[in-house]
Amino acid sequence: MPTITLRARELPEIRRLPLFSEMRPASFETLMQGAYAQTFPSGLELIRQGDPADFLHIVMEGMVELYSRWAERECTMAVVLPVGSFILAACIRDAPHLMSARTLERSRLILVPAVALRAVFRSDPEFAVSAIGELAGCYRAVVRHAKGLKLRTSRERIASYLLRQSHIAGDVAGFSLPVEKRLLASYLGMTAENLSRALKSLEADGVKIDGNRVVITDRARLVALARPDALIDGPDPDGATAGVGLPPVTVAGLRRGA
Amino acid sequence: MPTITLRARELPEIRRLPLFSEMRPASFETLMQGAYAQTFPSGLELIRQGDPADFLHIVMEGMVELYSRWAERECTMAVVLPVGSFILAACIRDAPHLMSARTLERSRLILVPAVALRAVFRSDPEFAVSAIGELAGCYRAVVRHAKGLKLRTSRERIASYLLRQSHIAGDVAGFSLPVEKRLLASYLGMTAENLSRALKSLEADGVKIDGNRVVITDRARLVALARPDALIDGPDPDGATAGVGLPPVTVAGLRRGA
DNA sequence: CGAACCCTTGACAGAAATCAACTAAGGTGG
DNA sequence: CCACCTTAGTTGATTTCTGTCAAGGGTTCG
Repeated sequence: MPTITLRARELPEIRRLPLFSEMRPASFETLMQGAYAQTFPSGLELIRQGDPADFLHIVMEGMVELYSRWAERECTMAVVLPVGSFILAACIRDAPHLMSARTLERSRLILVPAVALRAVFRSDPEFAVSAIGELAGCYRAVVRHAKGLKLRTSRERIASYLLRQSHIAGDVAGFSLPVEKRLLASYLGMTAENLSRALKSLEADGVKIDGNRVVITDRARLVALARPDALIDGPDPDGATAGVGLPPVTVAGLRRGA
Repeated sequence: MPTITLRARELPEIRRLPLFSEMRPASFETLMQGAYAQTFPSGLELIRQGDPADFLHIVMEGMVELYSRWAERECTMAVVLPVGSFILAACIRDAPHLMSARTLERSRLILVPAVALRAVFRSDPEFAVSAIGELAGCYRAVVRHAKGLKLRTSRERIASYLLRQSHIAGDVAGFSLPVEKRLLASYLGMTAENLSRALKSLEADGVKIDGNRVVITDRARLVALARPDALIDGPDPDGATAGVGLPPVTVAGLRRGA
């Protein structure tokens, strides 16, 4: 059963998002009064590319994939995890969505009307500033992604991704892939077969994969291959659509959307 | 000799940029008082990736390439033509540049201090709104670029690019490439050799290339190959860094940065 | 006039997509 | 509970694409 009303305990969580944390209480009220929440089953198409942008989406639980389609081909652009927002840019521009969105699992979303959004950032300068910051972060995230695609080979992209996931998990050697491999392959710009083979070949470069489990056996070797770079891989999580399967991180006691 | 003062006739031109056209006169004054202009020779590195963002750059004359470097590899991310601005996102975030910038020819730029920028969009909501819109446009432009890289083959990207250039030039059959081929190759995500061969092979698909000159001999055939898509190729020029070599266009009497 | 540099072409090696088959796991319905 | 079906993942064989290296022609610029 879809829940239409926001839960009381969800409001503070939303409020803590960088996008909303600095705005005036009254503005926040306005936004949230027009908003509603809903739980969607897995695999549901939330947004179809080309459609007009009516609502800013906030992921409270679950996982949402942003993807694009062209000429019977499809690719994953990003994955949004709790608590993160998406399609801010289309809402602001009042333009058609460039990407589609679908739930990867049962997900609870909050939908904020785009008209309210546009009204509020005219009346609340602090919110406007936050929106700019958020958007700038999203922009930088996509630039990083494009840089990775153009400057790195497949194996280098995989190695970088694994190192980054390891870092996010707390610089541990072992962790689990947060998404299906086929999705990861698409995000990294290659076919599933290619990823499968590349992962196996990477065992010679310091990482062992067993199903979903990843163990970095020789970090120095993997780093030598990936050559991680702050201007491509982070470190700052630049906005909500920064990557695939970045789980919520606790930085200095502050819970950040991935 | 570099000119430090802004020319009187340049101010209205800047003012007409979408980023500045809606702001309060006083705010515009403030920004422009802190700004200065300078003419740079060709091939000069204006910005090095990783450096802090101190100035918003506006191209008044000439041509500026945004590019990235990693592991002795380099790629073109965009080309900015008059009148367009760049690195707004880094200025706003007060973050290190993700891209470098260099002049492709003798260019006249106007530099607006980032601190002034950040101050003004706190005090002038209309400017904040414009900045959000501009940034949203830049974001969408990079998303389009990434989509092209991930969804299209090299030949499809080239064909799309040629069709888009033709459209910008007024849907003419013949036009000239606005940039060097090696740069175009890098922008489109391939080597110069690859582009050279692909261009030749495209003669079977309705386009003839002779040096810098391009003639579309069979548009229907080229369209069939490129399958242009509004959600990748435009039509709206989403921000200043929308592509490579998009010349200033006159749309409904309004001069737009490419 | 020489020195870069751009562009092209050829030959080759490496990388990646494609097609196909097979396994394993998960979910559905009888 | 089991048979069945779907789907993710892997692997192999093959083809296509792409990058790399090398060389040569043409142009520009100092």
